[in-house]
Amino acid sequence: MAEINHAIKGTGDVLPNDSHRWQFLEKTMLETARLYGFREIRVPVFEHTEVFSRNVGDTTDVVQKEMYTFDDKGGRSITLRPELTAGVIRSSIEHGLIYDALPQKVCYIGGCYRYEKPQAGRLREFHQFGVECIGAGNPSADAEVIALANQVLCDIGVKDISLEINSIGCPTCRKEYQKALKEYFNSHLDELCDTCKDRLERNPMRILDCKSPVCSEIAKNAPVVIDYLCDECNEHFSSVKKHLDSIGLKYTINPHIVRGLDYYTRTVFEFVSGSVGAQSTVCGGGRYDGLIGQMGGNPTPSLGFAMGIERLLLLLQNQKTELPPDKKCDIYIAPMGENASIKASMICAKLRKDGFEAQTDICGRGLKAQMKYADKIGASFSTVIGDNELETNKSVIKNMATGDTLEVSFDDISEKLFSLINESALESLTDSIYKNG
RNA sequence: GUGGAUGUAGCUUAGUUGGUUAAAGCGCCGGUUUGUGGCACCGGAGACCGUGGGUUCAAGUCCCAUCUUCCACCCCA
Repeated sequence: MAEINHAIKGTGDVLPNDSHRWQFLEKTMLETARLYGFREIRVPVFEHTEVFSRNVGDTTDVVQKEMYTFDDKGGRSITLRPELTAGVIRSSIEHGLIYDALPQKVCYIGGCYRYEKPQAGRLREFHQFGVECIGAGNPSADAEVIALANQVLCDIGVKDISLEINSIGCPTCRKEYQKALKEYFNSHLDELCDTCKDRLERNPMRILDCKSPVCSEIAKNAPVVIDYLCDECNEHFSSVKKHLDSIGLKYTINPHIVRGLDYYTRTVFEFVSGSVGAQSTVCGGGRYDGLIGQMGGNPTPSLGFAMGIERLLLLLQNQKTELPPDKKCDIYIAPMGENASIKASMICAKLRKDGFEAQTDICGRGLKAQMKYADKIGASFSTVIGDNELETNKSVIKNMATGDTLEVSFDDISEKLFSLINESALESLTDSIYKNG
């Protein structure tokens, strides 16, 4: 396949037969978020590189190896957003949202870009839905955001996911903890795998979720963050749990959930599933009370989450969850001859104005071929226009599923089609009720 | 970045120890009285066999490189 006919590695197309699945997810996400008061924010796909690099810090691979960074024609260093939080916060500071009535509740859907090696549930261009709740430091905010994530996942039909939460404390208690953690792993240095020996300096908390059996055995007895929380953080965490309990949201405490970045504080959470291969996290979120101050805004407690749309679609597919089917063509109009074709265009125009999906021949095909086409596109109804119809101003509408026909005048075709569609919808509804008892 | 698997019409695949014009099913287009789709039958279009080298009289088939896709590791904001 020539390069020009091939999408870039790690990117994909959403084809016409699939786009309704995306639309269903997006619509559900935005509507559910709205129930909690979150309104959509749209921010650029690229930002000054510093928007991302300053927050991440340049210690990890992340900045050097995994960002799409380039110089634009004006010599500015530009980066395609690897996630949306940084851009949303930049925008919130720039436009003074953080100095307006708090909390500011915003949500977003958009493409993100990471230069990674693709595998199951991991692409170079992928899409995230997420929310940021800016200016709410109370534990009830944590519970509300987690509840929203849970409801979104339920509303789109995801099954068998579990919520895991943890608290990673504030910078002060985390310092104590990391010290204890390093000491512990240092005492087992010889037993650790090579990558974990590396991690000990760079990112000791990551040893906790190493997949090597030896390391995870050692990690079992490692010090736990929660034991090192200061009084305030401890209180915050128990209040979050209380709130979750009160709304009946089940969770498990997973002391191994960690975040690499310094601005994260207190609550972190993930929704995980076993149905997407090695990339089991379907939604990740947490509190980042340090971020806005770090970016130059007035320090403002905030939290949010993000979920990967491709990963969710993969999960739904693996779970064989049926999403609402795509809407089909309402009526196909098959003209025979030039005059009929003009009449068909006029009727289509009228029907479309009245809100119906109406299609007619634009390939100059014969009647038989047109009927086949109407069948292929799943048209609910069809009608033929020839010389007779032009003369009488009437035609026969055919129900493609049942074969039933009904003669209608072109003058009130919209009204007739409307009642025909409702009738057949009602029939299939009673059918399915009958079938399902 | 590391490792394993992979690549033949739009899709799913067949193709013998290297041997002539690379095959099938599905899909697509058309036809089987120019007034009716699904079924059946007939016909047609569509592949530089991922790409570039090499071995050979001869490569879809063997060798090397490279890329893609898939899966796992690293990483995961």
